[in-house]
Amino acid sequence: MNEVIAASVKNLYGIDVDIVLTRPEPQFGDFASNIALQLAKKVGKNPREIAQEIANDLESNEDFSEVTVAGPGFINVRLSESALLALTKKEPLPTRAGKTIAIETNNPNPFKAMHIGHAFNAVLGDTIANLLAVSGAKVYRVSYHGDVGLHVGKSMYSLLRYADGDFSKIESVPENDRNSFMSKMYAEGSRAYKEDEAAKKEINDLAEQSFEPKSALYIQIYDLCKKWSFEQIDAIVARLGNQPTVYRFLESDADHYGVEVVKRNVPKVFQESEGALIFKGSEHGAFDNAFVASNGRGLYAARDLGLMLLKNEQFHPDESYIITGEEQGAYFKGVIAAAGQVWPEQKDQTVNIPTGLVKLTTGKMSSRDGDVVEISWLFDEFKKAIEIREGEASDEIVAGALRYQFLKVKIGGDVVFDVNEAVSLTGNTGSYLQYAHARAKRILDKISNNITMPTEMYDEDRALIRKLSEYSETVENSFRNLEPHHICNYLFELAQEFNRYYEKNQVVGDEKEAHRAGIVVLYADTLKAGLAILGIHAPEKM
RNA sequence: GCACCGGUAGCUCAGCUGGAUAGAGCACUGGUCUUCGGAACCAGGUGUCGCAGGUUCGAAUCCUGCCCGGUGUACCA
Repeated sequence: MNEVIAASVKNLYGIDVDIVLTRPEPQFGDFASNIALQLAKKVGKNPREIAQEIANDLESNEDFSEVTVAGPGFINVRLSESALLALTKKEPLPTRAGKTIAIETNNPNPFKAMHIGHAFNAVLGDTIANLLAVSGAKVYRVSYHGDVGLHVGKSMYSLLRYADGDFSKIESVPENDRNSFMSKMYAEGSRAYKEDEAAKKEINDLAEQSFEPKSALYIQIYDLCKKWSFEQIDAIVARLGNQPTVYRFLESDADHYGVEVVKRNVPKVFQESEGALIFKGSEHGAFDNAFVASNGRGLYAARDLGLMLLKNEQFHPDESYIITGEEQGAYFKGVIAAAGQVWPEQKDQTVNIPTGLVKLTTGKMSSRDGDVVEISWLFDEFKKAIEIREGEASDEIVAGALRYQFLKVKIGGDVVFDVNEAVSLTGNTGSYLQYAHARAKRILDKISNNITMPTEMYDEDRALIRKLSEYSETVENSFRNLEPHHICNYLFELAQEFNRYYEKNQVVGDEKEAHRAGIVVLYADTLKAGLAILGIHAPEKM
């Protein structure tokens, strides 16, 4: 359609233009263009006059049932029935076809509890991976975990004290308590590090041992707790509705590759400063950062370089995405700039997507003090709310509500998480959409085979059909900038539109039953497809 | 100090590749319905779009300055 209008402009005025169409209020039409307003100066005519000339030229096109000029010079186009119906079946254009992309869809550290912030990150990562896949890319979901360093030292400090030389004390922690147990161990170690000089010294040594353990007991506890952590992480991430990852990267593996890369690029990229090897990020819009410590130990930044190397060996991606909290934004800017210097041929291959924070309306969240909102608690809250309504609170339903809450705000912004609101199940929530889908399916259950997919439409169908026709462009818009929230907004509007339709137009038993059932099928399929991109299950009943 | 992100209705947020009276949800008030599943639908808004300039036929949207909040600012991750 854009081309049709562009051709018309070319034909009338001999000017090449890019036509951007907008969706006006339904009263004006299905699409609108302001091209006449933009051309007014160039052509030297009144914009309304130009609009009228273009409108006259477009009138003959059979895809348009009506072309009008309104306001200061908008061209409003109403589509013909067949053109509008055709749009409802249009697939999004796969703009990333042929690309290979690696993306981290979760990266909680072992030895710490997984909390709501990790869930947020994992859900965003998984959904962005979905968007990338829908846009045609070959997507590899990976995870990356910090299994070495200071936080390990802090946990090991408390764990070794808890064990008191007896490994079986650790081993006997019941499965259900492990997440909070680890959380507590970390918090205790963290507090000791802050308050007690002797403990601090010991923790530094224990952190060092995460690279090279000195005792058999250390290895036993470290290995077991790491294993527990990954079991927990995998279980929770699956429960959240994430698709499984294909590879787990570890900092302990990335470390020596990274250190090697850094050392090899001194002094070209990295410089020695006070014994450490640093990258002058300040010359690249970031900050100067140490990659290798003065004791020769690799730091987080070196490991991220090593990770890039490992990802390349493993997947040869054209692009590589890392989703993190915004507090790491400047840090990644530096690492990515350094990588661009080290591997100029892969410059800008890695992209960091910074997210906001999850804030709770009630109480604070701090992983340092062990005062965290654990994900299982959140699941329980949702479960209770659903059961009050006598609904079946399966993990899929709960995860749907939770994911939607995270995804409906624009990425990068903070999510203010009001448990009561999230759990309310009314209004713009995942539950509303899931319920809307279940309702539609129940209508179809009552109709045996009397369904014809719509080839025509009546006045009462138009609003819903028009909304359905916006699906494809909404998805394209969403994956262009990797912003899932557009799909949330759209699906909510779609479901509202359907609920209105449903209130006014009886399907089962009506003389238009077959036709209307076809529209219900179209709607249910669209809703399901949109929810699938968000990683939300569309239930048959609930 | 410098850098990045944010400031839109009582609350939580869309809208920001400039366009037609600035939109949703929540909350609040009233209504619909002998439920194709009421987790529904309908009606009800006097908003300094943080402030001040600028660009433009036109600015919530672009530019500049300022104010407020958050985050970051090398040997933690």
